[in-house]
Amino acid sequence: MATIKDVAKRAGVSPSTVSRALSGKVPVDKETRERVMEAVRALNYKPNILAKGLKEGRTNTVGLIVPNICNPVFPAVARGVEDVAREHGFTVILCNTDENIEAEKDYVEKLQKRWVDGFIFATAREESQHIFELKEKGFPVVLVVRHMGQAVDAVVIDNYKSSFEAVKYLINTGHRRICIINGDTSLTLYKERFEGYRHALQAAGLPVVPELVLDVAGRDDNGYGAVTAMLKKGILPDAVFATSDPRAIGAIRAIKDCGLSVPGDVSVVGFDDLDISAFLDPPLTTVSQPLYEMGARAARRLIDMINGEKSGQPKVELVEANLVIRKSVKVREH
Amino acid sequence: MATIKDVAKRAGVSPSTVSRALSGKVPVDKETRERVMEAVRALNYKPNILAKGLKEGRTNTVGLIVPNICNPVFPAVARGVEDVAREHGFTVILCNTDENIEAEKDYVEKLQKRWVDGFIFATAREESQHIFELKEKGFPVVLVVRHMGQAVDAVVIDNYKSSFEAVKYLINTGHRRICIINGDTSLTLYKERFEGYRHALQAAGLPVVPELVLDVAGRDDNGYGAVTAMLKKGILPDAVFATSDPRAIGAIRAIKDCGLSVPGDVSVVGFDDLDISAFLDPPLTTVSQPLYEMGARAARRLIDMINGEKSGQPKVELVEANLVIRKSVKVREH
DNA sequence: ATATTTTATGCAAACGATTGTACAAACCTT
DNA sequence: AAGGTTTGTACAATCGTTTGCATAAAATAT
Repeated sequence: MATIKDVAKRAGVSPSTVSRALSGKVPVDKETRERVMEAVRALNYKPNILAKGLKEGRTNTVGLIVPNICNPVFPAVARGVEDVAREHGFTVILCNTDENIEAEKDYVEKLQKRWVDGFIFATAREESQHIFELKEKGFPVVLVVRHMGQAVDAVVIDNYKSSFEAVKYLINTGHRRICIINGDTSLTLYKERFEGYRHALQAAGLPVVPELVLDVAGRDDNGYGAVTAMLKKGILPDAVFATSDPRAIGAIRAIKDCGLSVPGDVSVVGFDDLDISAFLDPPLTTVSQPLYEMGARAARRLIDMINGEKSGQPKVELVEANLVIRKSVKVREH
Repeated sequence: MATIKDVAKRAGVSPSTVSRALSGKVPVDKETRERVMEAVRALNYKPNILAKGLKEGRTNTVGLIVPNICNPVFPAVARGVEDVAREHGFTVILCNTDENIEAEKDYVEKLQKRWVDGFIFATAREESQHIFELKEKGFPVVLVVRHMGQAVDAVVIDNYKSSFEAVKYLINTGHRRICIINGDTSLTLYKERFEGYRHALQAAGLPVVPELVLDVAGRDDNGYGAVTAMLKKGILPDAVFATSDPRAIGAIRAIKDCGLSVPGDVSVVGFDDLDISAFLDPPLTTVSQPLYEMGARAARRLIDMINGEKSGQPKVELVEANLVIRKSVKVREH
């Protein structure tokens, strides 16, 4: 691999001249510059980013930490992050923690010192102390999808409101026994979605029935088992509000396997609007999160921070989520 | 951020002693080592990987290049790569090209010089000249999922055979008019899957009917449009062999939207076995690729190469894929 | 023509680690 | 007790860049 010295020798100048000719920050004689460029081409020279980063204290690289790469939500966000980063000349390192906080700390530690200029976390939890510390240390950090209070910059949807609207829609279409399949309640996001559910019921004068509240914790558990168990016990909801599309898929499968129809016997509403959700049977009515857009915004925020934009107060940015109505909900008369 | 000098000062030794105490390759007085460790802890010292890489000419980082992060095949592979890499102390940088060869070259260029110690490509095409050049240059390179001839190491399934078996299964279950939804035929993988289809038909004395051969090229096109168009023209197959699960999902939706049933009127076989495929309606009969395993193997191969294992001839490794039979195929009598 | 400013370039130090060489102190040997 | 080992440490060079400072050459001003 050619180094700056090789280029210098070939062009008959010093390394510093080559450096300046390439950076363009300092005037260099036109003819000299051409000789340098010619040598660069001839030797296929590529500046060593390591050395450059070492000197400049900056690598134009950001880390994106996701909890589960196999959940399509995160690839969609990642695409948004990547596109914006590329536009600004940044490279993104995608790290998958599999919800394992130790793995996460490990990644952060590795990437921390000079490797990356900032982080985007899609893994935040209330107790993510290390993220908080990173921020305290002055490291640019932005959260996406999941957030932690108001202390750290974030780009998220209004989970409470979206959930409230979705359940309200079920109520307005005549549903009375609405089951919720909730995710890991130690995540703010699921707490909020549950609150939305609870308040929507409450606002309609409907009770929260414990046997219709299903908690699904495991990383790749889509709730198929929980719904099946409920149905086998003879507990029959008229609708299921799934707090993610994979869980909606699990629920639909479970309902059908019990010989019931969707939405004939039980309506289902999901949350995410994955690429495939429109192609399910029935096409899924679901809360659409603008995942790409969220990733893109998070990236823009992070890059601004890295470029030293005076951030002032951290700000959690709410983006709009909409209920997209397809065919998994049936209007019921009473 | 604390540097090795700060640690040295605090421990009252020289930087070199700190380095040696940490690496453990050279004996250091026990008491000195303890003082060093104590200082390391106190200052929360983390060696600067940039500087280390600069010196050692190695970063313990590998690049994983995927064509479309939103296709669940690649996250599954990525997980395998990541787990093995972590085990060996490597970090993986995941880059998504969105099938854009320019973006890919860009990534490679950026990561090339000293950034990464090797590459895993899931993007290979016959004409991927840059991958070939990288290999020629002595850069460790392994391909996965997609390969290019015998010239570069790869971990793939036997696409021809798997496809042949899947179509043979359809024939054995009484299907005669088998439609294929094929992917981008400039990819070896899809050429092979098509050949498997063709030969299976041929072996059974069945003709290849052009109107039953659907090509779907676009990145996020799941074939819904193509199948709908075919059906609307009154062309009715008794089975669809989709060369990927997303395409199977598109096909099922299209068939149902035309008022037909799966598998009642038309059977469907997919290819991939994604996490959700078992939960579709009907649960999808599909060729199961051991994606995680493929990623893991590719990573192991790459790391061996990086560690200077004499590789000799490049080897393309075939892993087993099996048809998993669920409920999207109906046995037909004639 | 000489003095002054401008422009272009080279030299050398720095970034933060690793490592070969050298040397001092402590231990053995006889 | 003197010579030979062993052991532990420090010094300095090195990796490939960038950049402040110095300087030579060219351009401008007087």
